Amino acid sequence: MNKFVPAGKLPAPNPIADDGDELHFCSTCAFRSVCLPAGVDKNALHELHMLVEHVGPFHAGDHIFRNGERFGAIYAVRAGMVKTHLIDDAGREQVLGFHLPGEIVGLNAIHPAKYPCDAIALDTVYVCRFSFPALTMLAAKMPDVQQQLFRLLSADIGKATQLVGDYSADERLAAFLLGLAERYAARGYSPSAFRLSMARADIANYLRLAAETVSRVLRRFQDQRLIRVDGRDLELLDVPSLRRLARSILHN
Amino acid sequence: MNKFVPAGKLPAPNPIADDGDELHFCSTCAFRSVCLPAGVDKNALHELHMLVEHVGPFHAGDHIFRNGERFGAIYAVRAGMVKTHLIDDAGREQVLGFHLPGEIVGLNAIHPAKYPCDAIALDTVYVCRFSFPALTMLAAKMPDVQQQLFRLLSADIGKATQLVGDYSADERLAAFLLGLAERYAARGYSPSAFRLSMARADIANYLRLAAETVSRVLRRFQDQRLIRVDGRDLELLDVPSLRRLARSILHN
DNA sequence: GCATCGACTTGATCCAGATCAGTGCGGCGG
DNA sequence: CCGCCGCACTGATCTGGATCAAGTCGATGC
Repeated sequence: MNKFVPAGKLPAPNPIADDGDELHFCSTCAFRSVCLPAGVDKNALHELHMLVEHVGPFHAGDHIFRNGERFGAIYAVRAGMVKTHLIDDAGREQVLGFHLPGEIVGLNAIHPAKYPCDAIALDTVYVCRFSFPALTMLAAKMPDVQQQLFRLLSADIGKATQLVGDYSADERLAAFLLGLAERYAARGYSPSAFRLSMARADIANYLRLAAETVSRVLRRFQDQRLIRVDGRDLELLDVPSLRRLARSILHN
Repeated sequence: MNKFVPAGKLPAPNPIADDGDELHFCSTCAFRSVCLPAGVDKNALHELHMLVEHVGPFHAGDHIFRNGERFGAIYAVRAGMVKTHLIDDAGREQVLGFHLPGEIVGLNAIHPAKYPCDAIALDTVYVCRFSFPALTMLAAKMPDVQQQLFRLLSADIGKATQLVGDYSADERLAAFLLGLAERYAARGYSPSAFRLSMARADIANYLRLAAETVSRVLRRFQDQRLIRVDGRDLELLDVPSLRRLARSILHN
């Protein structure tokens, strides 16, 4: 079988958004809709840019923030993939999510006022740091920013709810792959071929399966011509069938 | 064994908060901290009261809102218990949560701009309806209101995350009971004896267990003198042991 | 009082996925 | 080039909780 080249290796969108031009900075970011549309108050936009702090690079295994640290800022991933997880007293890991470029990390820290999990780089990661006190002050002045924050928070509730049901391993994997595809698509990457930057064990943990089960199901999906896997590179071959499998999780 | 009387049947706090006196309206509500503290701008407080609409009574089985309806308001439970759930294409139910007096329902609807689930009264329910557009306008003027909304949203992310792990039936039940106890305590009810207004099947569904498993575990907990159950009335007898069981879910 | 019905309990069996036990393999240092 | 190490894969067995199948109990209506 000949090798295929996942989108990540193609001349895809620049992994680090261009921030030389302020008005186009982070064109794939979760805040783009409050920044980019014409008509946004230029002054306020300037203020949003002022409170952003670029941080990075982080390397695989580095912490962006740690469980228990005082909450002060939310982070937008600019490049790379971030995993959030927590370790319980017994030392067992619990993966909460994977965050792609343009997505926001740390929203679950507002209430407890400290980060309730660790955020860890899975590869080389750059982030934007938004001081939360500054952001709320801006939100009070800019209805669009406030609205966007409410939406982001609300969306995270929905996302956290997604995997709560008791679904089969097939349903979970299918939904996971389609979810990634959709999120890559939303950020301008190829939705049909991408790289799984995380280890099988992380996927398994996130989906509440054993790593062995993830291996077996991916293998079977490949045998059924639903996907092609080569190590951490993945290609979706039969999205309709996957969607049928994931229906009960995704559509609702 | 002699009968015990759960708190719900004692002369507990008035099930419907006194709203004759505007300044003490809903003393157990999630918004109390923005309403009651001295020093809050009286005018703004007045505005908050103006945008609240009291709705009810709903009776067991009534819908407060339905999956797919356009999002327009969030609801604070004033009395009774509300269940949120959704029904997938295959007709399978998925219980998302139970909401006690003082808690907020509907925050997960902001992002999709339509309610992503049904909210159903489990017994006689009264709610406060907060028009969300009005609330956001108020939030832009009142930092405390904005802050409280962010906190409520963030807290919901954390709550949704809680049961995501793969925990044993014992851990889940113990965490569920302690969680209820804590929430009742926070609202001024007895934390050690209360009524489970929902059916066993609802508890089971919420915890991703079979109803039979819930029955068996409750039975075993009773045999182990951790709790006492009599139909839907519940008494916690050995909180430390329950806490030990639930440790991996709750502490984190 | 009795029939009915829904919610709950209890016991017996089954199964999806966990766990255990290796094997394969690619990257890296020496 | 070889040996090591960590990740991924695969096969064999085990098990927690689901499912199936009866009851039991209590409320409601007639």
